[in-house]
Amino acid sequence: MKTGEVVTRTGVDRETLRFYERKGLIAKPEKNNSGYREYPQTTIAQIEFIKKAKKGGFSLEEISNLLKLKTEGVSCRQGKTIAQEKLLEINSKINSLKDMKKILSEFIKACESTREKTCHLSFGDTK
Amino acid sequence: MKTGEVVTRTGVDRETLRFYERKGLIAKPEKNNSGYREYPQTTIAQIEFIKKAKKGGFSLEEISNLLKLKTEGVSCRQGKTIAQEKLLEINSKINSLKDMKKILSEFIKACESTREKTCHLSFGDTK
DNA sequence: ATTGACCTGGTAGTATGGTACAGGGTTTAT
DNA sequence: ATAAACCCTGTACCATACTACCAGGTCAAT
Repeated sequence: MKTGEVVTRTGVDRETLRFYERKGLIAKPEKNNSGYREYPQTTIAQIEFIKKAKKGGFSLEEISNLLKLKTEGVSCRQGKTIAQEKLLEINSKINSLKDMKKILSEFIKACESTREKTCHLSFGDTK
Repeated sequence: MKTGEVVTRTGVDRETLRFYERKGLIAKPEKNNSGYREYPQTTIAQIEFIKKAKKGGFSLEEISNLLKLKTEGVSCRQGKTIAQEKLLEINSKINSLKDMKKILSEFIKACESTREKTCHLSFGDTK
């Protein structure tokens, strides 16, 4: 797979791909005779993982540490610890997002039931 | 409430608070006779909202737009649209995080069941 | 009355995560 | 054989989100 195909299949910009490579998020791919990158199939899944993690608010450094569990392999004990810590963080992020959902849903409900022209967001700050 | 109290109650740095004020994320508070900021109680809830949204990966600009639903009030129709769009994004983020959970949980399981010393993260890239 | 903790505005610097060339080589279709 | 489309390296630039001073004013306790 050449760069162009990775770009169209993932939606990630060519320059960003190079940037991720420099940062070590994706392994340096083989180069063909003319110096063109030849990505393995696995790269796509890896980039999709990066996209998911970024969407959830993880930094590239955090993502890089997780990806090392894949590409480098780690002692089971150490890897488990890293993964378990990250699971806790993920759960905490999900909870934050659920709180936001609640606040926005209540705002929408208020919008629908009022006879006023304007609505106001509130988040329990009346307590 | 003076700056110091807001800092200890929210864990947000004094300089960051000033930064948020400049950016319009929190309203400019009243100043007392000596020029000290006097924050209203509502500020705490507002900052907690900012923290939640940041944790979920929203940018300060996105957060600012949501906070305007509170402080400025918006026409119901417009406000509802903004909130509904954000709800979709939140759900999408939650899904991404759930995908990550699955990948990490499987990694941990693999770690526990193998007899090898090292484990490898995988995310369906074998298909 | 002075020390230390707290507050002010202004401005400069930093880290992160890209994004945009310049200046060139390669491949493919006409 | 030449244009269009693709790829390369290197470097410079950019926005976002802080973070760190500086030079000073205020307040509370000893």
